[in-house]
Amino acid sequence: MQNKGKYYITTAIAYTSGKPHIGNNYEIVLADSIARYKRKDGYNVFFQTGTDEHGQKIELKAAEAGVTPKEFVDNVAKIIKGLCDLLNISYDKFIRTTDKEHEKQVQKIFKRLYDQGDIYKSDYQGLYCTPCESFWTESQLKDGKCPDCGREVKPAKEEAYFFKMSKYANRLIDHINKHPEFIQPVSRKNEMMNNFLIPGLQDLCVSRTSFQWGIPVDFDNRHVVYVWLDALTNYITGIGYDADGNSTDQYKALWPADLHLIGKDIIRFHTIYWPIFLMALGEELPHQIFGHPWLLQNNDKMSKSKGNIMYADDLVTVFGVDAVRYFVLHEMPFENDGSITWDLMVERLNSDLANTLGNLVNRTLSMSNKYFGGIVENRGKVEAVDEELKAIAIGTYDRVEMKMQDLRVADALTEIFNLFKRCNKYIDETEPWILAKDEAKKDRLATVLYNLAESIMIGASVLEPFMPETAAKIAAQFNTTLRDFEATKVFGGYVSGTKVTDTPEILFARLDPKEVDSKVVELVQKQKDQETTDASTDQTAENNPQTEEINIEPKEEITYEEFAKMQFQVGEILSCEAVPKSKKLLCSQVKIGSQVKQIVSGIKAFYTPEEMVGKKVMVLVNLKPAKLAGVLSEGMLLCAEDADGKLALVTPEKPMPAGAEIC
RNA sequence: GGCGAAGUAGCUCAGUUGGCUAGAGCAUACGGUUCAUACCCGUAGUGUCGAGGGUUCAAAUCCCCCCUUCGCUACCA
Repeated sequence: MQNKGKYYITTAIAYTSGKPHIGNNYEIVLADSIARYKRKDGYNVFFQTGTDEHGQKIELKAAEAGVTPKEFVDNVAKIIKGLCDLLNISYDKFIRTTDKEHEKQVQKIFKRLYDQGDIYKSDYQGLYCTPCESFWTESQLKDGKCPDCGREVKPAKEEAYFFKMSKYANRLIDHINKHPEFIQPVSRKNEMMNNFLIPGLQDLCVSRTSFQWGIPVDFDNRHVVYVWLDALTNYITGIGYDADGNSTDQYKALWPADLHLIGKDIIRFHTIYWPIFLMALGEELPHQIFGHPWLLQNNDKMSKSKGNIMYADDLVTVFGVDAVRYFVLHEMPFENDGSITWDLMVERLNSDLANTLGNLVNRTLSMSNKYFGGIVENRGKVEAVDEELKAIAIGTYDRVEMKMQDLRVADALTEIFNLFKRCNKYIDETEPWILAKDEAKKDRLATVLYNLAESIMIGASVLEPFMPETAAKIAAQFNTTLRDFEATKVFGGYVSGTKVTDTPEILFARLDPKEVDSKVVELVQKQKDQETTDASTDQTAENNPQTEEINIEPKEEITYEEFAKMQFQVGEILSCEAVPKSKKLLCSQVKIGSQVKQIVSGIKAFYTPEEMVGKKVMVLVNLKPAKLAGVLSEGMLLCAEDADGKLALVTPEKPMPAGAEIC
């Protein structure tokens, strides 16, 4: 086989805060299919995946579980690796960010970037989301909560190191413009350019002092390296990068990566920060970053709180590994999110795997056994009808290759199944059971069955990267081996006279949706049981707001004069309506003494305009008017905010007239 | 609010530079067949191609405006 050169492919590394669900595992199945495909296509493939194991969230989870962070991540990493193996993932390297070599290199990289002036020390102020390890500005919050995970944020300020992003921005813009294939799909490229690069990049915070579970900055021990500089660099440290210039031969051979496969949620980090880190290190940029869509359940993101999580191991238990691989690959379009439910799986598997493929293999084998004692022989009795089948068979690889060049894996699978469908049609056209009744047509019958066996083996050989186990099973039943891609472009590779198995195995049994449903009920129950045991340690703070205290960051002390500048009065809401074209704003007419002020507030999520009317509320009256969403606001309604970002208006404890001063 | 994408058969979507009766898969109905996992093959559909204008001999396809949904982003006193 011709060697087409190296191909270095990576997935994002999985965060070890808990067991990943099928939506997370999707990516690695996709990557595995591409890796296996390229390998089979003659590339020298290196496929790296792994786990991202640092951060405050893990530190907290470990503390809750009463174990050390290392013990905690060891456990989760083992689960994740186990799922990879279960899904038949052919990774060449499974990197962990707690690997000594990785940690050492991250420290060196940090030091080097600091020494060359790309990293500098400053202060970080903002609202911090612990689980996401992200600072947010007030304006980035959604309903007062973390825009990523929807959980509470806390004010925080810390000394931190920053990376000078702006220094490299123009080079990156230039690179992106010159390499249209760099960010895929292209719609993502526009988002990055329009929202970040063109308006101007902000410097990125690259260290933390608020927790210890991270790689220490070796020249400033209070700091640990923040997630992105730690996690992203796995792509180079995993193959032997050395910041002092002593990188391994493997690194020199593999870098730059050919494909970083990631979820669409982390495109920004991979297409902006990561390339800039690499520029700063003087390394080449990866060829391509593909931000794949998500696999959703009923168009809903999977999450524990929604109770709709589907785990890969449960799916494999019910359907088998290749069925799961087939489903996630097939159901995931290129650009839009895919959808998975138990019912959809049953439908897809019955139709494509059991009916089209499994049944095809089964009927072909059983006819060979019935009519020729299992011997498949090409007796050369060709008819015109054979030509179309042959043309489709030997053209399958080329069509698949065209799709794979654009990473359209779902479409590639469809091409392969078109061949299997054509085989079924061919059986109908040639009617072997009728040929069998006429002794004079035995040679034709043998040829028909040979053509089928050959076409199936071509299909199975192209299918191998996507469904390795199934392809191998088919080959075994036809008593042959899978062939390389080049050999699928010629019709006739199957050795004439081969004896196929006389005990055909059902490749995919048809599934009864009802039986699957009852299995699912069992699995969900098991999940729930597990969660209740987890929950005893896990959910103390989040679920008991009434007993919770809230501490906010103390503000600077002010003088009485400063306080006295603020004018608070009781206001009565005369009328209230939603601000058109805004998601969160209500516009109220507020009576304060004899005047009426218009005040806009971000409380639509908690109050309807109707229930606002008539309320007596606390108003900051002398705030400089401002326009919100194009509507003038002449003050501020005061609210209390709980840890979840829920708001409650502050009202006088006894009846008070509109305009009464609050002092 | 800014930028972008999308609204086509019950569902998921194709429809290249405007051109013949608008397509595929799944689901549905009917017919055929029996080698096979009640499977496979064939046939049939239904669609004001989001609404309304315009350009053209001709528009799902180009232009204008509007509505809806989604993504990123900003604002949310």
